[in-house]
Amino acid sequence: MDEPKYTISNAAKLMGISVHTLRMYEREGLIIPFKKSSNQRLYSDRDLERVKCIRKTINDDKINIEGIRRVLALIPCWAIVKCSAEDRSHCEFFSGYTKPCWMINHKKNVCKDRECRTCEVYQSFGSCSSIKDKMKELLP
Amino acid sequence: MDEPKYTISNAAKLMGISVHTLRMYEREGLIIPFKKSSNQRLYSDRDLERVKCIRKTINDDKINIEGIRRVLALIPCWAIVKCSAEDRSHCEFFSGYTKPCWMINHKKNVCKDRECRTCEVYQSFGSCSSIKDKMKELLP
DNA sequence: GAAAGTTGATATCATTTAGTATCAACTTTG
DNA sequence: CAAAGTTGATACTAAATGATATCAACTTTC
Repeated sequence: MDEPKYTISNAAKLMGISVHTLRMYEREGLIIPFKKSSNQRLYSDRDLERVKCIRKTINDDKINIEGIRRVLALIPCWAIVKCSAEDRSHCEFFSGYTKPCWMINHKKNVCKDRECRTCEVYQSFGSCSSIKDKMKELLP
Repeated sequence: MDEPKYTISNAAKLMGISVHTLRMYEREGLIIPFKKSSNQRLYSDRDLERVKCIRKTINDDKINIEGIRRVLALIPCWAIVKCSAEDRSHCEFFSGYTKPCWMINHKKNVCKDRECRTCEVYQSFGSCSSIKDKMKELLP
């Protein structure tokens, strides 16, 4: 499931989209593929699941990319990774609301040792209702 | 601030937009103006503040209307109005994720006596970072 | 009671946006 | 080492989206 096994052209073929589209989703911060040391992208089955979710949100639900990014920026990562008050006060994400946390430089907090690609926060958007489900889980 | 005092044409003039645009925002579920018994709309200063926020989100942040609605659908109303497990299990909003709670029929729960227009949930979107601020308030 | 304004609807328009095609330089693969 | 594939960039296109204009029926206002 998490094994990075598809090259970008294979992934694109499997999803029925162009290679460029996959790179665009990445540039827009919607997906983080695995990268080999040579910078070549590789996609796992979970990645493809995520792409499917992105496509559904764009094509069926008619939400544009900026909109998706804004939704992702609402994921309460601070409550998920349980970062300290100290961390929060230095975190650009905690105060901002336009970009998801993984698009932001976070070297000096609890996230510095985490890989965003495998982080629970990033993966909250694996399937399409999952962000709200995550919130239900976190809130009383 | 909350007094409904502007007719739709006055409100439109104050915001520099057309009357139709205000009605569109309403149809799309982004705003709930006061309505006289004759069905005529009236806008308060707080309403205009909200319209300003909507316009900024559409024109500057480039998020489309569906996107805004999806963001609004993430407001964790259940934690704000503290509705019961019973209420939640019957609430179409609690399980859905495409429409804000005030676009949904809620006659048989704690919201039946509330007016959405003045509800804290609806007003979480008064200014533009306020939804995330609300979440910080609710989460540990 | 007449003029001005409002409502909801439809048709239309200008702009934006997601996505494709094409390109040269670089990397992988067999 | 040569063919196939990848990377990042730019130019372009078809479709969708926010917004305006126009309409007849109805209300408000003076």
